[in-house]
Order: sequence, then structure tokens, then C-alpha cells
Amino acid sequence: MRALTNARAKPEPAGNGAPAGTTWPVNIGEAARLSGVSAKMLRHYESLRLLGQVIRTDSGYRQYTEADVHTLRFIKRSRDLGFSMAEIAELVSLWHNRRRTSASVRRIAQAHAAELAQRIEAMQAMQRTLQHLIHGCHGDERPDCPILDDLAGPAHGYHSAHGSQATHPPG
Amino acid sequence: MRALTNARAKPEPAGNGAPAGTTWPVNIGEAARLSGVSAKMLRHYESLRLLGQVIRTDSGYRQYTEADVHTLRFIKRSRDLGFSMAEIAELVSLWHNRRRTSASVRRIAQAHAAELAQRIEAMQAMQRTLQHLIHGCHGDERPDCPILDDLAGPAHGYHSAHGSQATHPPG
DNA sequence: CTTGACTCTCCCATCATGGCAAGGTTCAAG
DNA sequence: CTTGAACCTTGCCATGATGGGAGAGTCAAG
Repeated sequence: MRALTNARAKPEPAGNGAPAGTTWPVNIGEAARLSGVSAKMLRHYESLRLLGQVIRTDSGYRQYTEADVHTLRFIKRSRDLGFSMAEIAELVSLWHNRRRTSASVRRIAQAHAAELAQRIEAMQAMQRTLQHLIHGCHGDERPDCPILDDLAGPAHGYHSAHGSQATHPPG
Repeated sequence: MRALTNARAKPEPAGNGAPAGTTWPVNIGEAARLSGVSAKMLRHYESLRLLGQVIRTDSGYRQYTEADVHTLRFIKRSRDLGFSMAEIAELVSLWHNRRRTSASVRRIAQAHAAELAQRIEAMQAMQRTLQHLIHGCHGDERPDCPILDDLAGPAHGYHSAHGSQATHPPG
């Protein structure tokens, strides 16, 4: 038992973005290399139904077609833009659906961008406070430290903006 | 068996930030309320050795002192600034150590701020690309969509910045 | 046939957090 | 004293995306 179940007969010329001498379909390692996604993740994505059913050889090896690898690149690029797997599942589905509307795609992107903006803002708020605290700390060998004062202080929510007093845990 | 192992005898006046009639020590629920950290997390932090050993009643209930709650507020504030638990462990340790140097505290804050900056920048890069793609998508009922084109395209790394062509999965 | 590279499936870990279940404790009201 | 509500306990499982590893099977070249 070692004949391939599908394809592998004709070494198609490959016109996508793969190295010249690529013969399709490819094993998981090659698919990983071609798509920039780890083999581990390929299996994971498959379990999430992002790839449709991947064909197998008789011995159970996964065989990825050009279309699969193209989809994997799509997924990779989407991940790089921060989309969640759920969102990517939608995007892939829309990509495959020729009766999609660009509005539905745009909606997903917009929602993601909005959430991204929110997270960025939250992190920037942290950043601002941190910078303020860092700026106020002399950073020498002495123990007095406005950073600890702020973390410990009841000077809560805002940055307290004045010199340090006692900064030892009570008790 | 229901006498308390420790304390609870004298209702100390409480001079920290707790509601007026608070008698120390308090149960986990009250400590959670006072610190803004969930009871679940209190147990978790304890398992991470952030609190020292919390005292118990004979029946096993945790008893939090004012100092404990103060530390919990410290932790909460640190979490709100995005510090990891590992970093917080260090910060708490420094806070308790009166031979600390402010430099060591500052170093931790600085490192965190730097990582934060990096993550913000990465997200902003995503954001920029997304905004660009969203901007280029008319968002109507037609299927043509530069967003999908980009995700699918070999126009990789950058934003391709021109109109859509074929955007169907190959095969 | 052996060897090394590759692949398979499972299970576990991350990090901070939440949820649920089954059982014990406390305390006030009846 | 009993009962019930509200609280507490431990323990396990789940998240989301990813990595690591074990143990076993497969493949191609020497």
C-alpha cells in the first residue's frame, strides 16, 4: 500500500508562487514551507474546517494541492493582519463564494479594525501612564520610587504626579 | 470546630481605603470586592506565590489582612498597566524589599513599556493596512473586493494599491 | 535492510481568566 | 434546633493560537 490515492501523476508546471520544480500535490512539510504556516498549524486549521477535507495518501499522509496552499497563504496573510480564526473562517468562506458582496467583506474588516483600534488605544493609555511614571523615577540606587508609589498608592486611576512618600507594604 | 485561628478579635479602625465598617481580616469575597480582583484570581495569585501564605480559619476559609488587600490592589493596578504576572511578582518583591533600588523597578517598567511599544506598533501597522484596504473597498452588493484580492493576492507584505482582478480561489 | 527525514495521532503547556459541580461553613430567621 | 441563603472550599474544564514532545508508522536513498 503505497500508491497515491489522487493526483501526483502529472507534474503540473506550477503557476502560483511556488519554487519552479514543485510537483503537486505536496506533503505537509512542503505546504508549510510554501505557505509560511507551521505544519502544526496546518493540522490545526484543518481541524477548524478552514481547508475543506484535505486528501490523503493510502498511508495517511496529507496531500496539499495548489488551491490548498493558496488558501493557506490567504489564511496566513489574514493572521498577519490580526484577524481571529473565526473571522478568517468567514473571510475564506466569502472568498470561495462568488455570490458574496464586497459589503460583507468590508464589514468584517471594519469590525476587526475597530476592535484593533480599541486595543491600541487601551495599550496607549497604559503606555502614557508608564512613560509618566518612568519619567518621574530617578532610577538610581535609592529605594524611593514613584513607580511603586503609584502602584501601591491610593492615587488610583490617574497618575498621581507628585513626589514619593512611604512606599512599603503596610503591616 | 468553628473558632477562628487568628485575629478577628478586635475590629480595627481600618485606615486604608476600605469602607468604614470593615472588620479585619476579611473573607475572600470581601477581599475581592475591596481589591477589584475576582475571588478566582485571588486563589490563583496565591498559587503563584504573590501573596505569601494566606492565613486560614479552622474551617479552611482564607482570611485576608489589610496588608493582603493592599498587595492585591498593587497587583490589580499593575495588571491594569499590562504587566505580566512574572513582572508583577518581581514588582511586589521589590515593593516588599526596602533595600531595593529604584533603578531595578524602573528597569522592569522600561522593559514592559518597550514591549508594549512594540506591540502597539505592530497593531498600528495592521491597522494602517486594514484602513487602506477598507478604504479601497466600495462595500456594495458586488463581489469584487480589493480586500479579498489583497488577502489572496501575491501582492504580499505591502498593500497592492490598485484595483481588483480575479479573486476566486484557484482550481 | 538500514538509516534518516518525514509524517501520523495524542497529550500537555502556555497566560490570565471564567465557569461549573459537589460539598462544607456561617449566620440569621423561623 | 432547624432550615435556607449566602458564602466558601477544591478540582476540573475551557478559552485562542501556538509550540513541544512521545511513540509509532512511512518513504526514499544508500
